[in-house]
Amino acid sequence: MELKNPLYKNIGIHVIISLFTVEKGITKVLLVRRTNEPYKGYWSLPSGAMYNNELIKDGALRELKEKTGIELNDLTPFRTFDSLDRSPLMRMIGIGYMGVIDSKRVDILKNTNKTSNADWFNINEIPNLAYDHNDILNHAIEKLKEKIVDTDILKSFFPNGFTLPELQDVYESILDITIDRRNFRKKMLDLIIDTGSEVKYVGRKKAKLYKFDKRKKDISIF
Amino acid sequence: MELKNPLYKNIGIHVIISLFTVEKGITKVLLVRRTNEPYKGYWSLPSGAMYNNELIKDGALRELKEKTGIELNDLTPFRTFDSLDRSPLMRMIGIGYMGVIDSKRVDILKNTNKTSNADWFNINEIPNLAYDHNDILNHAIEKLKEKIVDTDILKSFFPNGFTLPELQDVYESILDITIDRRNFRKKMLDLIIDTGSEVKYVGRKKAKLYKFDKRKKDISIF
DNA sequence: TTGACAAGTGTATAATATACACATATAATA
DNA sequence: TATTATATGTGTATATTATACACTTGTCAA
Repeated sequence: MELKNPLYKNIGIHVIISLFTVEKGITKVLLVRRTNEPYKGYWSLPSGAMYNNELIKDGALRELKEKTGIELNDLTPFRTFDSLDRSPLMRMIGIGYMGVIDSKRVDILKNTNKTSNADWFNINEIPNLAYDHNDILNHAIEKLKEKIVDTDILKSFFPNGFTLPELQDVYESILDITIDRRNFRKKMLDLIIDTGSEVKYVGRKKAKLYKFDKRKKDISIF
Repeated sequence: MELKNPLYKNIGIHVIISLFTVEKGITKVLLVRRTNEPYKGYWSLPSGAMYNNELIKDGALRELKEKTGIELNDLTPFRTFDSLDRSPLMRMIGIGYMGVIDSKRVDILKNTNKTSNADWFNINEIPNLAYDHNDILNHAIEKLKEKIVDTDILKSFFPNGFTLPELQDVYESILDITIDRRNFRKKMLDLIIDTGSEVKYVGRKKAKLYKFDKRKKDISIF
């Protein structure tokens, strides 16, 4: 990777996906193990070349499915990575996508597939990744903290609704802060709707199940 | 432009620049007139193909200079435009950049050049532009309103400092609101430094000249 | 039955944002 | 030279929003 400003003839576009989840108060990101050179054996963010005839976002969703087995409806673009030394063979423009899901609601390709092998990693315990993926992930984590305060990116985390303690756990983990329960509820109650049902989350007592109020858009909290 | 999902063999990347200014309380954007087909004679945002061996931002700065004569140090990427029907010949990925400058401090190529011809347009009086540039410009205007509330994008507007009435005019024009003078100053005084000198702006009375406090970063107002 | 634990709730205080009016400096005009 | 017009500059009272803080309730497990 020592190449400096080579005279690239061709250009390629690929997508890199940072998919986050929160489990037991720990924010995690989905990584896949590379089975081919270069960086064979290294973990990396799920990524791959975009086809010329697909939307970039569709390419990201397709690559995520191919590499990890996870099928989503949406991902959020957050930044383009275009330094000249990203790949030695050709000029590679990387489009970074991010998303947040509830890991309990998806199955990942974990030790089931020769060509792919995915797992969730604590964002504070990330190994050396292939290419410039550590850098990309750091940018994604920063962006996640920004995006989390407008509710849209969390919609896919709770497709079936959520309890307030559950939602608070996600906020506290991603933002790495603690929030007073009463104040958190006060803010959130403007943005969510009581579904009328109750579920058990962690404790012995049932918690009310809420969903996001679709009429409220881009309302920032904190 | 009726082509739907053609099987593109090649892919191209180009940059599209939305450069804004404020003159006498009117927010304006820089457009260039096309001298070649397609869309010959139409106005468009300054744009052009990225070279394979340059950073995308450098391509944007280069194209801006070539098409309008304006030489800047920085532009801000705000969105990628990738729909399949953007150009009939090949798959074109457009990277949208934006910036804000003080039009009094630059000269543009106005009726001086056969291949280029630039002018400032009131953002409320934009003609039919070439390609999907009306759509791109609308996204840029929305983004401008978001970006303006963190001070960074305005830095290049006032390289030599500014008076508070001058700064307020820019905010009011871009956000399309009116702001109480005393409250505006109260907020701003946390972010700016008195230079000690005074200049005349509009009125008969001199106004204090300020500059942005470089130590304050990403502080949002409003 | 009772102990442990998480869910649920209200109020007082601090911080921030908003609404609002007059004095001052200067150039143009009478 | 005095007067007028106009833009700059400033403080305070009120409303809104954010923060700090403690006890009760429901349910499972011992």
